[in-house]
Amino acid sequence: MEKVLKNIKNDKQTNGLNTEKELTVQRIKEGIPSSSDVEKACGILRLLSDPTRMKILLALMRGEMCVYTLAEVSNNTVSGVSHQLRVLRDNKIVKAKRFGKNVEYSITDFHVSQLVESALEYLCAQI
Amino acid sequence: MEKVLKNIKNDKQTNGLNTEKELTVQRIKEGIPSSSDVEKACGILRLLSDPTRMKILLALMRGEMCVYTLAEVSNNTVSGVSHQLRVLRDNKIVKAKRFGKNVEYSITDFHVSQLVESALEYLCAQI
DNA sequence: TGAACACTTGAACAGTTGTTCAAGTGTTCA
DNA sequence: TGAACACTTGAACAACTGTTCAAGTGTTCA
Repeated sequence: MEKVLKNIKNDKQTNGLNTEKELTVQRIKEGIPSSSDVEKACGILRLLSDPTRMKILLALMRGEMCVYTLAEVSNNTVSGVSHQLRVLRDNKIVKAKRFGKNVEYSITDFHVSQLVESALEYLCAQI
Repeated sequence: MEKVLKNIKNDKQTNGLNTEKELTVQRIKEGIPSSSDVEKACGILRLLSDPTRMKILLALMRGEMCVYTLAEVSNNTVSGVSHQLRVLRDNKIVKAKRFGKNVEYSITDFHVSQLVESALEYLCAQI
């Protein structure tokens, strides 16, 4: 990320179309991730930005559990939780495993757990 | 966060209403942050989950800049960027300072920068 | 087999969001 | 003063999101 910023050219471009301002914009653009990377990152953040999903993940960070328990813990209906679990499952953040009548959910993506921790640390810093 | 989980009572409750299952739910509930804290954390994540806002922040992490530049860098209209800057300003994530005709924006909340970094680290780990 | 349990799914709905456009404010400078 | 620049704002819009309800599937066990 920093690397790109180091390659700033100090000599002016000969191309008449490039003003000083346009060059600055060009440099900053090169320093930030591509649109598609930004969109991917934002997609993950959006997944975590729903309180129901966040509570599900916080619960699952304490061990695998079934839908009924997740519904109780997150103060939601079983149906509502099931819908959100599908979103998390589709995005490979949690996985499901059937044990008889029950379906036990668990976290598959531990980077996401880290991100959740970061978000909560942020919150604590805010008092 | 872990502390609460350590206080698990192994003896059964005398209160007839509390089943084993209800106690488990109770324990997990105590281990996760309150609803209002979860909502605050989610609020911050939601702010970061929009690509326009994310690009604005990524640009501002490289130094303060004006609305025109932010619009160019994030491939957006000046109006669109201005709307999103207001959201970020209202949430005290960025601040504005007028210099003559221009308004220079800068980051005020560096915890958010950290969170942005975490999100991008996550992305890199995903390849 | 069928009743009970533990989910999942689809449709419908209300609420929220980001974007666009047009009109507005504030500042500079000739 | 007024033209030009650099934003800001409000209204309108389509698109998306989370929740609810009702109906469905899969599993166990009497």
